[in-house]
Amino acid sequence: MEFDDKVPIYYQIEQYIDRQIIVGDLAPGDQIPAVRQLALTLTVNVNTIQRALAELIRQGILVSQRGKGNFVTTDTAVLAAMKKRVINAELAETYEHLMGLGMTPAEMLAALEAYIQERKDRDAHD
Amino acid sequence: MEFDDKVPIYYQIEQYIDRQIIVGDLAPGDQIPAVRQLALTLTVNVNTIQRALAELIRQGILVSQRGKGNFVTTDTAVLAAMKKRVINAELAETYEHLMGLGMTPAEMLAALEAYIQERKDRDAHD
DNA sequence: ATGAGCGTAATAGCAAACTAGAACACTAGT
DNA sequence: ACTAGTGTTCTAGTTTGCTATTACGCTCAT
Repeated sequence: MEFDDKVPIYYQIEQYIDRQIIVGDLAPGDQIPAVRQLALTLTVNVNTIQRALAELIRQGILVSQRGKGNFVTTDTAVLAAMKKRVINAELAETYEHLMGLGMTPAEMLAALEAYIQERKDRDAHD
Repeated sequence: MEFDDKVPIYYQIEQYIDRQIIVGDLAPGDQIPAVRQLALTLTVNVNTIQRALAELIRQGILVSQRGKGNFVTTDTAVLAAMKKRVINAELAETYEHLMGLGMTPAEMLAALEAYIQERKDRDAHD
């Protein structure tokens, strides 16, 4: 996996797992890969994996069972709240940033629409 | 200034100055505050300021004149390119993240619109 | 009971980001 | 000349993130 070296790897792994749950690659109750396997897959140290998981466990998103594995919680309320939080944080960050660039909300929508269109064009003739 | 401790301060300062230029708080040719003054204002060490400025100077966005000060370049082409780059990076990041959350472009626009509306409501009854 | 597979913890070492503080170099006004 | 205000550089030390390595604890199938 490619990491942004401007932000801690353990934090990016947290987000990576959050996303896998949101998208449905990991369902409630699913066992996630073993820490040593994750370390191999993501090419980072076990300690770094552990640090990321510790935070997800603290949040109740994952449940750890010593000797068995780590599992996605079956508490769908927790998962729904997480999803909402993640999406909202993303939109809030974009909003704040673009506002800091002097854009009005209408301009933000227009800019995003233009970006999507431009991207569609680019992807088309590739 | 409040910094996000997940990303290097020097990098956030770079973005901060980029934005001041984009918004117009700093115009082409303007002298920016002295490094020691910036250090006080942003409650950060002079070396950290220097590190941020070094990158902006390298990019040609700022011009340094020893003994006199640091100035915003008068090369408007450089500034225009910077503005475009910053805005595009912001939109690209949002797009990638939301795509990673399984959203389609149409859903992204809808989500942003909903967020803006929600935010308008919230700000209204505050 | 033994072993394979899992989570957990602890140590030691390295590099990056940041801080504090001092010193140096140039410019311009007096 | 001197001084105040600027940028520039360097050294030393702290903290944080990450790595490598080892060891320990629990579970389950055999």
